Amino acid sequence: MAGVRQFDEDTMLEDALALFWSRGVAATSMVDLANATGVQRGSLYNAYGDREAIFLRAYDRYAERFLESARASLTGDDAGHMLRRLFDSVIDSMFAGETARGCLTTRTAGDGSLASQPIRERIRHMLGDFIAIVTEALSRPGVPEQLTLEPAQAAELVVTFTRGLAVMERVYGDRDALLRSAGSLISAIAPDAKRP
Amino acid sequence: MAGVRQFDEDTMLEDALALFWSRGVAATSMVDLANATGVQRGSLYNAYGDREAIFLRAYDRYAERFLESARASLTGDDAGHMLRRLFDSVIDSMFAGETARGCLTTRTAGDGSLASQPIRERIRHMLGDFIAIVTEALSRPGVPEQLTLEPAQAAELVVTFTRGLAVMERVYGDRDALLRSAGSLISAIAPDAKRP
DNA sequence: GTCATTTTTGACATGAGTGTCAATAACCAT
DNA sequence: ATGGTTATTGACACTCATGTCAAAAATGAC
Repeated sequence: MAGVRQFDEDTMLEDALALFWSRGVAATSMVDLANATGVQRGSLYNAYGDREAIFLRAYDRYAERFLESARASLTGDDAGHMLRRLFDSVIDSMFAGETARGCLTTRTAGDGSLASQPIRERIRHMLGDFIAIVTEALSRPGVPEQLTLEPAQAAELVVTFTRGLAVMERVYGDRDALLRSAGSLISAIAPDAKRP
Repeated sequence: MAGVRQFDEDTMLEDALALFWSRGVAATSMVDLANATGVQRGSLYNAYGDREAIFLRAYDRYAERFLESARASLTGDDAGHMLRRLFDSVIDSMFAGETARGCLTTRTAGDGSLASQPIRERIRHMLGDFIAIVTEALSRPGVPEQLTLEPAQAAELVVTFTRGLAVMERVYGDRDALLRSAGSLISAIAPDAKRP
């Protein structure tokens, strides 16, 4: 095994993720990636084949963190608290970067990138996991009684709604408005939740 | 006024709208537009200046129809019926074409096209109108009592949720799933609505 | 130390899209 | 019908991005 990779794959993927996230997949070229990561275009082609392969690896990191942070916010057995923490975390993630970056999943879905089967698969997989995580949390003993919907339906509603929030973030970029909307949804599905 | 336009602006914009809607703005080039409309590229540049100008005109038609159809579905004073008809109409619109085209507003928002100020303006305007229309309907005498939220909050929730549905359409293309999700939202905000 | 292997690098060929322009054609008003 | 105005058309120049390749450089294995 000679001729060793000169760049650190980890930092390169981290830079790539940051770029994809802030610019959108479709608008990010190999030249952009080369500039942002400091790795030559040719090296990227040699190592990964094409842009999509790089994106998929970057997206895997994104999805893993996103889901992990969702899981982390869904502790306990108080529906209102769980949902509030979940939405806070999702909305925080949209505004975390230097420039508001929104939700990478939603951006990619609206991007035209779904034309690629592998990308579509990843996104479906990630959303499926997301729904499963929320469903599990809302199914815990004592929680369904706090809800106006069955846990599975509520979870699908919540996840679909987060997609809507992501779109609204793109259009208005107004964090407080998103928090208010999320609050409305929480009141509607967990009516006894204490207001924040 | 001599040298008269050889193409019919109305049919040309109609064709352009169909193309933008089915392919997405960002993925539609002037060459595509020329092919789809039968109008030469040069003529389009001469008549409109650039692609964005054509899009804005096509989008105006789209928005007008979308809002008109929303208005039409929000008659009466039964919250459940109104919302069900509204969501049916929104979802129908996504699946109306030969190929499912989703929601042009949401696609454009996820497209990178928001970088253009005029496009962003139009989309904000259209969503603002949409929220206003729903708010008016939910504020009619007798309706607020049927809701678990204030009319304005419910309207914002509904509109944000339609954006989420549009994203889910892109990802899964499953019409029935969208209808089910919409049903869940309706039960959560208008609990006494009869099930369909 | 030499070899074999792999990466790096810069260059090249290609294709797609944009925007402009001059020449040509069409047409209305007078 | 003639002139002035506007639209059409095809060509051109330019930019940007992709993907490939051969030469050069680097390094672990022997």
